Amino acid sequence: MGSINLTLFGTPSLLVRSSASWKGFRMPITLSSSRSLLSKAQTLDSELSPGPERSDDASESMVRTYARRKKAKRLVGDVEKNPNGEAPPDQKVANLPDIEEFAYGKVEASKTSKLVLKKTSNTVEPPAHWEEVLEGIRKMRSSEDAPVDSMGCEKAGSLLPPKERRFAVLVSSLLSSQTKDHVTHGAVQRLSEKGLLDADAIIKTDEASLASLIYPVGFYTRKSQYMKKIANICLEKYGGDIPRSLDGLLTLPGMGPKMAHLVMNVAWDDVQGICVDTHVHRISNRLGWVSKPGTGKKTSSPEQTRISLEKWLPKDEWVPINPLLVGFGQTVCTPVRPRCGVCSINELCPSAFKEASSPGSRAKKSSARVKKQ
DNA sequence: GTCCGGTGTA
DNA sequence: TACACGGGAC
Repeated sequence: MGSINLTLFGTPSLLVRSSASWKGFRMPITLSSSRSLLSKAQTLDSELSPGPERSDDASESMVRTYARRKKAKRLVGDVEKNPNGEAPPDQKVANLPDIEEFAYGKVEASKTSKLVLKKTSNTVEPPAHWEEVLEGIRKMRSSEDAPVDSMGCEKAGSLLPPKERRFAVLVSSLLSSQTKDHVTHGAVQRLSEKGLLDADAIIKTDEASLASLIYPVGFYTRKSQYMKKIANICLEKYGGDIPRSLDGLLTLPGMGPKMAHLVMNVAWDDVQGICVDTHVHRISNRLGWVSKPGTGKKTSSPEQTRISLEKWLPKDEWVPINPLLVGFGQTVCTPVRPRCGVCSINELCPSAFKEASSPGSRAKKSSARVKKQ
């Protein structure tokens, strides 16, 4: 059986039973060093994979296109014709609506088959003290042990050949949404043992079997359907590999912006944008790092947050920001009852003690009341 | 906005 | 009981 070294998502403690290779892998991942590791990956990426849409200066101004699934299937001929899922040439997308306008509902849904991100970064002044805040979070994270500490993003099938590894990453990303890390890990393990991290094998398996294998990941019925559709598309259009571009990934059912960026980062080592999940979205807003243009109000979707964040956050932080804030969100800056009392940057946080804090420290609660008044 | 969904946690 | 789970489709 495939004793494939599948390391994804799991908390370290849950994965301890997996072999020394896991330990060896995990060690460099914990917090303080995750940053340098990720930076290395990015540097390596720049050197090794000079794709047509690299994030260097030359391509900075390059127009990026987004194909929205569903309409994309019907309208995005360019993506479908191109085996690598490359974006169409600039001139073809020059007149398309800006993705930012789309994110704020300024573009009719009927016109969003493709979207253009005209400007990516450094168009806005960074918020005050952001570096100090980030450093503070790093320090807190190095003493906590968050579930995310295993990876930051999933890393599946690290011992597999590249193409198989990419497919494994894609599948585990799909399964991971709205699902606890260790649950995802178990499901991927079962798939792996059956050789079902492969497009060819998946299309030969019925949905019910897939569903029972991935159970109890969130929305397992839908995901089993998505898996079959994705496997079909990957076989037909990408030779069993996964799409190479954001566009192509977004064409796949079950692949939204969050997972598409994650897969681009992890499977292709290609940072196209910030991977914004619920934690990054929530914390960025609490910190006052993002806002709707003009209004200064909180962003109302992860996509808005991504756009807002990409306008000022330096690119070398685009990858590490995710594992950093996710772990912080799992341990300190939790969705409900955030532990502002133990947060070392609460004096820099405009939202500190503004929500009911965790019943761990009375002092904080009283602080909360004081601040509210 | 609502739905998908079993599971852990407060 | 309620709510979150490193979302996405409709």
